[in-house]
Amino acid sequence: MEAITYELLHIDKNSGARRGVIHTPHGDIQTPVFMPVGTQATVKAMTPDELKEEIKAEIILGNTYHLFLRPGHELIKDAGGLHKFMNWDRPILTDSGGFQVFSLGQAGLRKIAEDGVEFRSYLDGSKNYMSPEISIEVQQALGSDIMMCFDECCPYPSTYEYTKKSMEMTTRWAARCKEAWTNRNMQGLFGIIQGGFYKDLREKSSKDLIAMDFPGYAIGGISVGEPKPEFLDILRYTTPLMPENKPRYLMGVGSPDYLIEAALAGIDMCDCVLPTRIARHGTAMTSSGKVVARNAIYERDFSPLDPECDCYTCKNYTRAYIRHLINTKEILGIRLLSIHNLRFLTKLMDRVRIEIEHDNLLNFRDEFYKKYGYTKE
RNA sequence: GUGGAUGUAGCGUAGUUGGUUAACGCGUCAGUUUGUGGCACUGAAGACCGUGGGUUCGAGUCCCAUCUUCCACC
Repeated sequence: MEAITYELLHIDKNSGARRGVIHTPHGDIQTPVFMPVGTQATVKAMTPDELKEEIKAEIILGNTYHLFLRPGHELIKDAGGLHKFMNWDRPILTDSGGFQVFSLGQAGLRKIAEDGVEFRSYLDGSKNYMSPEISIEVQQALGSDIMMCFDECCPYPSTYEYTKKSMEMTTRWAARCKEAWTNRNMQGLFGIIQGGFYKDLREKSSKDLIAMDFPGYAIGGISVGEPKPEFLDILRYTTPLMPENKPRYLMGVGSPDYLIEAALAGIDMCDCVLPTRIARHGTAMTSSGKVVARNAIYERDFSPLDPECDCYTCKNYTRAYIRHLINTKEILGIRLLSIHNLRFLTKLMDRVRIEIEHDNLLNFRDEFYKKYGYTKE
């Protein structure tokens, strides 16, 4: 019995959007879904109760790289697993550390070889090693519901040659991850399609990974700084290559327009640090567009952040107060904006699911863009 | 009263032996942020250098006077 299964409920007749459910050992996830990121065994500034009751998050992320370095996967295993350690009883997806290989590479802190990656710890500069086998060992110790294959995420732009070699190695690493995966009935493992911005490489990556028969598939290596048209091009090309009977996960996407476009293309899951990061930097996403809460125009604005929002922040506080908290660097300001931004996205996805059921997601996208202030594509 | 220090952006400071557009931190204003290495980052506005006079080709910098504030001693 597989730990992770996908149930397709409905396909939007006017787009490729899918309405479905992912079944996991820690409960069901209604899709398409937005997954808040909790890198270090916490969604920054949020309690699990807030994630459940206010934000209504159905699944969150944890990160192999960070938890491996601190506090260590053995410790978390001894604590009874990541769910118990952090007091979260709903599904968890763990990233493999692949993205950290990418971001550490930007800083020149790692060395990639066929066997694995040598990298320097951001904590103390010490040498560490990560490989497909170690990544899976760590993720199994953490006990996430969904594990990700250890991959290499190419920077944008990268040459065809580099991207091809990298993608082929990611495929070989995927086979090794699958080999190292010993508890199929307890945890799922997703393959990550790479290939950068080259369609033939995307096609090859998809084909080879699908042949390995993972319980789900992700698109990696986009949303890494490229212009939106290129993002959409690869998203729309790659998603239809993915199996219909398994979850499709687009990694690292979290702005409202990208989430809607992902759903339209047939994506089921997205994650992103954006809502929590911009919250900490004083910015909110609202139904009428981005609000930089620290801006002077809100100094005496005693209206809610987003009048259409049902979150704790919008029901109880004004823009003027939130601006004050952010400008005085009070912790509560970060908390209130984090609650709002996360709720804004989970509510957006509630709406996306309803629009899919009514075959109306394309129209909704157009309305949303107009109201949010996005120009199309 | 005497002696000594002090005065440079809203605040706190740096400014070599006198030499281009007076620097920095905080604050203010704005922009960025997309599988969180870390720190958020980037930019902008804002100063007749206490005041008046003098020396000099040239003064925040040297000289004189004056005012402010502070310290010490009578």
